[in-house]
Amino acid sequence: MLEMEEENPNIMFKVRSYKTASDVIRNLSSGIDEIYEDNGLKGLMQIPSIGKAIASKIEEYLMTGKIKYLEELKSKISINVDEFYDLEGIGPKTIKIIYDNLGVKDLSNLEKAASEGKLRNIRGFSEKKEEMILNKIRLLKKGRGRYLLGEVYPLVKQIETRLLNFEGVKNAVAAGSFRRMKETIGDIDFVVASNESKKIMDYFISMPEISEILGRGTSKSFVRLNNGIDADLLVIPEDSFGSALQYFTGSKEHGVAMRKVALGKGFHLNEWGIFDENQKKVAGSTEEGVYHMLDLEWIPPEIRENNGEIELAKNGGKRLSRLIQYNDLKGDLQVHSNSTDGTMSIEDMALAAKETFGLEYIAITDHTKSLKLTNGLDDSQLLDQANKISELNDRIKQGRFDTKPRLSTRSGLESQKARDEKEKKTKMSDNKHFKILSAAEVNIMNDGSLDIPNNVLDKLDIVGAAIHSSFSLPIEVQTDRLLKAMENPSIDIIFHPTGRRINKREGYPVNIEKLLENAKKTSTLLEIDAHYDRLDLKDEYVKMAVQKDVKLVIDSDAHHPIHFAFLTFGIGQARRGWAKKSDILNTLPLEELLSSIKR
DNA sequence: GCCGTTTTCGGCCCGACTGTTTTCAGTCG
Repeated sequence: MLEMEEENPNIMFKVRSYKTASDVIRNLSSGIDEIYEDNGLKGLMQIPSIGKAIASKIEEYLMTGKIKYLEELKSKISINVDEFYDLEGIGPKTIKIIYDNLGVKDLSNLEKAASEGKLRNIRGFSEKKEEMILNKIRLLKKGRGRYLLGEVYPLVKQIETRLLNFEGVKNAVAAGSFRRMKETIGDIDFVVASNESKKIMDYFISMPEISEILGRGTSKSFVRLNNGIDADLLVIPEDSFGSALQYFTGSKEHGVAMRKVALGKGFHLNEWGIFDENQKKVAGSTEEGVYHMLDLEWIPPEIRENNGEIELAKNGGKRLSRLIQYNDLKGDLQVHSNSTDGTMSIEDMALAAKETFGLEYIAITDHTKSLKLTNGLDDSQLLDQANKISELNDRIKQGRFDTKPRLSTRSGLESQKARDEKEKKTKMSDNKHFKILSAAEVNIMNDGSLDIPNNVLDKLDIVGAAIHSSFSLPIEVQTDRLLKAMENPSIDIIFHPTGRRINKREGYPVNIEKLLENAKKTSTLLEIDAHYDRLDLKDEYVKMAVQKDVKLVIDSDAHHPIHFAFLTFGIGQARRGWAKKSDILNTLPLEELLSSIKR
């Protein structure tokens, strides 16, 4: 609204201040209301980027639920600003001009005016622009939201590989939120190093996956893929590849902060490199070089959110390099078989885990009896399964593990570990070290009790518990349910602790602080479920857990052999939450893991 | 509206692409 209202050329800076302040508030580790309760207006003003004016507006909002300044702006503007916010390519100035000329206040009237051909008569507009606006409205209505990381992963890897193999390409990386392993992806950004820009651009926009060319220049092109996702391509000379990768990986906030750091050191940072006062290029060919030139440790993409990572990188303690690595997992503690809702036998799952993903152990965690939909196991079925697993383990020890069904995986879904393992496959010919753990995914009832008695659970190697029903209970009840399950000495892990499904459902309400406290107190592990539509715990909660030294595990929740590939997403999530190898217990060899769990 | 080892005024991250107002404003990432 400010951008629409003011002629003042400095208004952009005011707008920026509000945006920065809102980002800062969103990223606070404690609530803005708590800060105000504890330290009042002074406390608010101590938050960076919040000064006197914004602090008192926050105070006003906390006390009255309203901000007078905002209400005044709203009454003055009378344009339904929120409706236009997601309309791509049309900003506040354009909306204001249309309003001034035609009195258009909302989206439906804009659509009407455009289809009636009224926009083209406005000075600075044209038939072409009118068409563009109609197009954007149509797209907005279609609701192109964000895509799940796991949904786009194979396709992105496929395009990345294709670019890498194209003649004249020195390097190609899918950057953006994809490289940062965000749980959802808005669009895909490819960065290519090459001196033959035009040739690469021509190739890119002619790829079969592309449905529409949205824009094209000498170094950047924008397209829409067949499945509706937008993709950008940046082609850049080899000696600028590092700075371009840094720039295109984001986040935007991280990039802005980095350019400020550069200015503070008398440099100038853009996607072409770092430049000194004489416009001489001093870094840019590698990403490491860019960070090092600013006296920073290289920052892993997953934590580039301007959320404290730059400060940490400054102090030179090699702390960032201690994040869990993509080949650190030794086992998977949530795996399903066709005894319940899985699709393959225990043997098949074990083989895939071992041969394709290089794991040393898995836990078979089929559902239990109260989960009727999945045909959950009862007490005796669980014990039978444990016996069967024990026999399987004996066969493995004797080297009689059946290695016949070699499973092929989609290339994009293979983990780094899998690639490493394949290279030394010959060494893996003895199967004697793999172990299958008897386990269960026990159902937590409404009162926090379990549907399997402890004397049965204690015969299993490891037990996880999870909530699968009554999501609408109030937060206190839901939290107590989990706390009680954690206090049960037979429960080692809480699976997918908040029950969310990204873009599908919110999950049940949980007091996460209490949950973490109790996990610490009872030595119960919390899971990062790596299935790409769960990624539960989410990054923010992982960070809280790490701060409180609550131990975590990363599980695939595999229902099919190919699902072990999901572990990559879980590790990405853990890294986004600043988790170190030592925070994730299934990075331990089996014996150490078993001696670390609570039973 | 925020901020300060160039400090209480005068700056504020930066470049590419688009359309069209042929030199730049608007928008985006």
